[in-house]
Amino acid sequence: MKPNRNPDMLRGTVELLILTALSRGPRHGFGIARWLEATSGDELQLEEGSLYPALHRMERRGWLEAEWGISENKRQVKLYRLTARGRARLDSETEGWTAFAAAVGRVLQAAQTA
Amino acid sequence: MKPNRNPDMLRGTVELLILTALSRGPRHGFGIARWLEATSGDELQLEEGSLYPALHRMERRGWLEAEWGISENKRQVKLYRLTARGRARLDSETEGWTAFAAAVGRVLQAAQTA
DNA sequence: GTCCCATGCCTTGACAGTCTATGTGAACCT
DNA sequence: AGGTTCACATAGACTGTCAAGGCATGGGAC
Repeated sequence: MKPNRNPDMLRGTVELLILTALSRGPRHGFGIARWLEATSGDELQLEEGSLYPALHRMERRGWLEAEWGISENKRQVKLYRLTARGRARLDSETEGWTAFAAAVGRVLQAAQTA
Repeated sequence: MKPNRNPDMLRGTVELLILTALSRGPRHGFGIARWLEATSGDELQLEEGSLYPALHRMERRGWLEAEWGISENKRQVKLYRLTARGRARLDSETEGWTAFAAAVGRVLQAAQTA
């Protein structure tokens, strides 16, 4: 498991990533982390000390709802699902990220050509 | 001046942005901020309370060198220039950003198609 | 049967960096 | 003379990441 190159970059993206992970159906905390690692090619690593607090505050804000269940491994898991507000938030966060990434791209580009 | 949509996203990118701003020659603090706003289309806003501490720690780390001078407006300015280590750091930060942005892109993409 | 590991949840304390707000001073315009 | 912009700087509040630890259970090795 390669460590995050720049931990600070996650700051500001964690919630977008979690919302995205839940956009296709409920998952539990560990599952979210696993899925992110897998689909990002081990580039994005969500530590538990960031993951669980994030899930809790997102639930507090009404973006997520939680419910206890049983996993395929017969273990107790807390399943999170997006609320309507969470889905709206996902949209705006996605847009925010896109704009931000584009802006950084413009800056990098400008320095090369100018 | 539109405010930053997500201040936390800057975290982890500030140093890359500053290094980039200096890659084509020396600039002073205010000039860096202005240039970033301009080339990003007002998307990236570096507050002074973030800018100056960042410049100082980057100087401490040997990425930048500073020197007092006079601006076109005849005002005292502190001109920053990249050191060799700073230029190397710019390369690795650029690569780090590219990898990170690509990873986030993969995650967003995966959620849409899957 | 017992040991260990992977799964799965959670919390704590240290730490770092951004923001808002405030302060200073000089040049320029009216 | 007074206000505005440029330009540097710092302090305190706040927030969120990380490393490290704790707890519990299921399954496989032996």
